[in-house]
Amino acid sequence: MEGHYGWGTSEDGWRKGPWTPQEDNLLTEHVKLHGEGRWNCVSRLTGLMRSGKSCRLRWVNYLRPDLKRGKITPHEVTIILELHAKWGNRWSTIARSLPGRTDNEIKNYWRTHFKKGRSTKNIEKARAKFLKQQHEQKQLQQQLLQQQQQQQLRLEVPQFEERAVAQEMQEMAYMCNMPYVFHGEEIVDKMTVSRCDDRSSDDEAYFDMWENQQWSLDDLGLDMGDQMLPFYY
DNA sequence: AAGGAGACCAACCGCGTCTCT
DNA sequence: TAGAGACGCGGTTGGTCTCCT
Repeated sequence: MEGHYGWGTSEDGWRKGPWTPQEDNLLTEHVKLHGEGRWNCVSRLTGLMRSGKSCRLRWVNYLRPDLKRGKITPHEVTIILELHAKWGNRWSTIARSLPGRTDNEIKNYWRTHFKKGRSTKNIEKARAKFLKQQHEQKQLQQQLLQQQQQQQLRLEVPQFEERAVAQEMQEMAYMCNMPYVFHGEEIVDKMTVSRCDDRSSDDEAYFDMWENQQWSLDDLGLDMGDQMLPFYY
C-alpha cells in the first residue's frame, strides 16, 4: 500500500493519500487513549507521518465509532432537503441533525444528486416536493384542528362516525402522497412507521412514489412570491 | 467483452475562526 | 491586545465502482 496511486509525501514530510489499516489502528488507539483534539500531537505521539489535519479528517469522516454506515435513507434525504433549504451549504450544521452522518458525506450526496447544471430539474423537483409537503402539512394541521374543534362541540360522537372521519382523513393524506400516516391514534412520519415495522422495502417504495411524481412549482398552484425559499447550489 | 459515463467516496487544500500565550 | 498555532468548514479533486450501450 505504501505510496500507491502515485501518492507520496508533501513538501513538509507528511504522508499523503489513502490511509492504511495500520495507520487507522494507530490513530484509533491514540484517540482511545487521549481523546479527540490536539491533532497536531498525533504524529509525535504515535509515529504516524500524517498531518494533524489529515488525522482529524480521517477520524471524523471514517474512524469515529458512532458513524452510521450505508446509504442515505429517504427520510434522511427529506431532512437534508429541508435543512439545505433553510441553511444552504452549511454542511456541518446539517450534519448535526443527522446523527452518524458526516458533513463530508452529506456534501458528497448533495453534489452527486443535486449538483448545479446536471440536475437542476432534480433540485426543482426536490424543492417542489418539500414545498408541497409543507403546504399540505399546514392544510392537514388546519383540518385536524377543525376536526378537533368540531368534536369538542359534539358531546357524544358515535364510534362509527369517528372511524369514518379518521378513515376519510387517512385517505385524504394518502391522496396527497403525504409523508404522514395514521399509526394507531397518532399521525406519524411514514418513515417512522416503516422503521418501527422494520419494512425497509416500504422506504424504497415510498421514495419511488416521490421520485415518480412529475411536479413543478407551477403545478403546486402556490404563489410563493417573496417567500421563495433560498436554495444554494 | 470492452469502453464510456455517471455515481460514489475518500482525501486534500485554502481560508476563516477560535484559543492560548 | 496581538500574534501564532490549532481547529473546523466548505470547495474541489481524483480514484474506484457500477451500469449501460
